[in-house]
Amino acid sequence: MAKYLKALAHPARILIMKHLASSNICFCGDIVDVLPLSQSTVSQHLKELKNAGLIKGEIEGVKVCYCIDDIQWQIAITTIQGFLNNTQSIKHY
Amino acid sequence: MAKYLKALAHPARILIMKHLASSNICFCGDIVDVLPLSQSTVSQHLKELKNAGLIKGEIEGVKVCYCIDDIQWQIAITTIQGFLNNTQSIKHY
DNA sequence: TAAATTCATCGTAAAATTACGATTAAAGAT
DNA sequence: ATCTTTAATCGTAATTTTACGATGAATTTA
Repeated sequence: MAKYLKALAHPARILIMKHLASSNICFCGDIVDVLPLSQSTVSQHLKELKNAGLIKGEIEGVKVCYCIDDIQWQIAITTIQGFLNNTQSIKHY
Repeated sequence: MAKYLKALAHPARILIMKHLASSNICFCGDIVDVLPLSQSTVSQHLKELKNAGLIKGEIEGVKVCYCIDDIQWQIAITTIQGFLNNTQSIKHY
């Protein structure tokens, strides 16, 4: 729970997740181009998302293709939504 | 967005939100009793949640009664859920 | 084989986070 | 008026986070 939220609690990492969700092409370099951060910093953020289990990277020649780990991400979404639903005053049945 | 997630990205603060959501009595001291942290540390976490706008505290005599800021919390929930829905591969219509 | 490309890792610095005890301020009780 | 209770704030230490440039490893290209 906190692990997932922590992984998402940074603007750069939110943008990475959005970018991976919206684009099929997901090479590391593409993400670097999108973010106003250095290559090494982006690589660090990708590593944190990977450590949280939210994304996975696959080596493809000289490049690395990143994508959302759909199964894990679905678990994270369910976990977070469960928390949100349990704490909101307006109950949706 | 990141502001909300950051505020929630700590086990203690998640517990505080859960506790505030489930109990009507919400004095600061009660929260201190529930968490395995010192009074000053809990006070700091409460401050962060308040800075993020998620909770509000009202002085009641010598005690302070905390509760979730329902309007702000609903906005946060909607924002987070919007993000989650937009990034999940399984779309729910 | 040599050069270039891509990206992870290393080393490091600055800033933020987390935690605690001590102190302080405000209100209530004696 | 003094003491007690409650909770915020202060000061501080340890850790973590964030960011960068430099370096290194792996693969592709020339």
